[in-house]
Amino acid sequence: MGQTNRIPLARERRLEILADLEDQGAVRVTDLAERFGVAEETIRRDLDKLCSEGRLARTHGGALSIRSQRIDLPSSVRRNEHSGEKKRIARHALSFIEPHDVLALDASTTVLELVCLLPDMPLTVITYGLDAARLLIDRPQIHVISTGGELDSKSVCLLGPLAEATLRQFTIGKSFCSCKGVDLERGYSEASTLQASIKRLLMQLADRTFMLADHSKFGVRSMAYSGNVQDADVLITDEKTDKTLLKSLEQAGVQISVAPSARQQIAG
Amino acid sequence: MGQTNRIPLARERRLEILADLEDQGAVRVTDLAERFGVAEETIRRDLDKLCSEGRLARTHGGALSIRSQRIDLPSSVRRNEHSGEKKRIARHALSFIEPHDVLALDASTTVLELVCLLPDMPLTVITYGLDAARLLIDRPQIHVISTGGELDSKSVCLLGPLAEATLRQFTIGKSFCSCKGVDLERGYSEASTLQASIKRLLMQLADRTFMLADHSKFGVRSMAYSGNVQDADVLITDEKTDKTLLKSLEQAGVQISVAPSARQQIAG
DNA sequence: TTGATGAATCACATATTCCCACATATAATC
DNA sequence: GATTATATGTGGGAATATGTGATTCATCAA
Repeated sequence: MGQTNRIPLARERRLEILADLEDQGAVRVTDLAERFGVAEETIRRDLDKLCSEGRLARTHGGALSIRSQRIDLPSSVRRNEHSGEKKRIARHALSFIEPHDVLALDASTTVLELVCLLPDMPLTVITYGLDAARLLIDRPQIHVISTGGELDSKSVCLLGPLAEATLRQFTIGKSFCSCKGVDLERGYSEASTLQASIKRLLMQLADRTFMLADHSKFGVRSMAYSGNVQDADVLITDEKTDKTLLKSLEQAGVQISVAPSARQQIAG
Repeated sequence: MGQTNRIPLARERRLEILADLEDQGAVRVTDLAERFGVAEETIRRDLDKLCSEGRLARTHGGALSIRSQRIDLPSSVRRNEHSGEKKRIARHALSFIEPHDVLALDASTTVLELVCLLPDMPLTVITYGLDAARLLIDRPQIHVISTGGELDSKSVCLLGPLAEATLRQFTIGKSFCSCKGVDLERGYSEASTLQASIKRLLMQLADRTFMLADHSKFGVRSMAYSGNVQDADVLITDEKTDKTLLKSLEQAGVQISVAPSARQQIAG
């Protein structure tokens, strides 16, 4: 009846490899050859084919998931404007995170870049973004808590009173968030009142709030305001942001931290 | 099972092929040719025809089900491929859902199959499974609410007091869930106490509970019990489940609903 | 730097599977 | 019964997939 060990089709094997890659982040030629009972050369040909299709990144001895590019997250991260700056800002923000921190993260694409970079270390992460939670599954040392809430399909996150009530239940050490716009006088703004509301809460509840805003956010006023510029303790931005603007913000009491440019980052 | 002595017609054979594909995710030309006692070329023509109808994906040496191709589905759904029963049970369960229902869904793979099949219609869905929520994003008519909770990386869901507290806040019309095991005397069981606890709650809170359990679940006793067999109002299972067992369950007061077999379903 | 080790590459052999044209068989229609 | 239309079987060359072994390359540690 049930033929248990059916020899998989070539295509099936490749799909399995991709699935493995998604689960584990990396695969080795030797392991795969043994697992499927085929020659290593066959696996190499599989990997090369998948690589040429852009579905994985080839390495010596195996392959890596293109997770770093986040291709499996449809809308949110992939077509991400200014992703270079966001990534650099995220990397810079990493340096403010220490073991055993209790973090609250928003659902912005910038913070999602930060999540991708988070190493597996003892942390508690509270978030209302579905993708952030999903991404942290493979980091066993990170204790992840998701708020409840009503699913916002546009930004793939959980909003509303339920989400805010959940957040209030926690003592939050550091919160990392981004925004739609920063204006010296009017403060931070968001695309909807619900978004603004939860972001305001995030800033209120955390001991320290880190606002991640690339240069394109400055001078922008979006629909709903979530707080004054002073409501964030540290504002992390990139080198393209106008220096005089940053001076004014510093005078307003915001600590400014500028992520190094691509060149500096590589050099350092 | 009912093997007629008549040589199957082409149409009938193709339905069988599709049924196989549903069950196993992949078929190979050689196996099918042998099974039906026809030339391989005949099977190839079958597959080509079904492929041109978009009902399967042709590969070298055989064919893959359409679904196993879709990389955008969460791995939990794709990896679940080898269980056609779950899919059929899910399809059957669909018939119990009506517009404007308020549903609570668990995070099992069987229910995830149901989520994949859910049409875009006016519904409220409350769930503690991340993948269920993520999948429903592209159904604008469905109002999705996620519970909060601590991320359980094994089953990709949110558990704990936070999750249960969220559930209690809602009036739930129908709940759909699955289980690790069903035993006539001991009832439904789960792999962990946390899982059992939230499932118990799901059954308590809903006006009607639908338990989705394929034949492999019967007679199984997993670690933690979540309720008596009577705690579910309707038990949906497949044709392979022992009929006398089902009779006993009916006598215990559980309404039984059997999903049609693959051939019946595809033919219809 | 220099081996040592494992991996990648390449060329070649082999085995499957596919494709196509053609022949045959079966069913449906008039 | 004759005539289509549909299904199926057959055979050989083409395409694909896989395995093998020799050689080159990459990486890392001493």
